[in-house]
Amino acid sequence: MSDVFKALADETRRGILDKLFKNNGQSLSQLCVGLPQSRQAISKHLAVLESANLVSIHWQGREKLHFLNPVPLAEIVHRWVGRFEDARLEGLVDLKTQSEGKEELHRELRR
Amino acid sequence: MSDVFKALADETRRGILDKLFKNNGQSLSQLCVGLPQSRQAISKHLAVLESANLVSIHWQGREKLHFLNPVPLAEIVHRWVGRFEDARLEGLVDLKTQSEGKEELHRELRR
DNA sequence: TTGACATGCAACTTTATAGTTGCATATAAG
DNA sequence: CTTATATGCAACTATAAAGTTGCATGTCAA
Repeated sequence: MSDVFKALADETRRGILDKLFKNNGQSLSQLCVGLPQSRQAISKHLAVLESANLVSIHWQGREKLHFLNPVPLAEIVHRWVGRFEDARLEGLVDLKTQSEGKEELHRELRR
Repeated sequence: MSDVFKALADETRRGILDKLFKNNGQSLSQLCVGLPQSRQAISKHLAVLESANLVSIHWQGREKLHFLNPVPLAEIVHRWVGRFEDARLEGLVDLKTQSEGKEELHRELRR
């Protein structure tokens, strides 16, 4: 769980996931194309994604192929988004605070 | 977006959100109760949550009250989980890879 | 108005993360 | 068999993040 958020916290790793969304099952070298970092850096990022279980691998000869895994994301949704939904339904969450009018709303909440 | 993932990547910050789920609108000192870190550390974490727009604040006299904000989470879901759902529907995602039998499945995928 | 409480600001240390470079190993292809 | 390709491992540097300590400021309450 914690690993998933940490994995998604990095822009390069999100970019790698983007690449796999467009074209699943790419090798390490393929994923390196167009990225400014070294192969080793990308390899480390893939290891992070792997240990967060967001990506699974399969060796095909000398090539390491990478595949997306949707399960951890679904778990996050259940744990976090579900809770926010619950909070919203229970009126715990301060919905209007996004726009202006914070003062007014909170004054209201304190009554 | 990136800020939201980074904000959620830290266990202490997720703990703070937990506290607010249970009891919304707590002050800094209230949120510090039971946590091992110093007040200043918690204050920094709250600043991170704030700049990720996951928490909004309201000053009441000398107290700074903190409120949950569900919007950024919803955005993440639309951007990321929705994409995983799409990928799954398009058959791009390797669903069975969680359990054993990776070899077999991937061999199949390559056909 | 004085003392306690709630918070902020700034400098600093510690630890984690991202990235690099160099070398080693294994597989594929000529 | 030799060369090019694909990757791994290990050591190292640089930067960012987490956490601490000390002091300053503003607010409430006796």
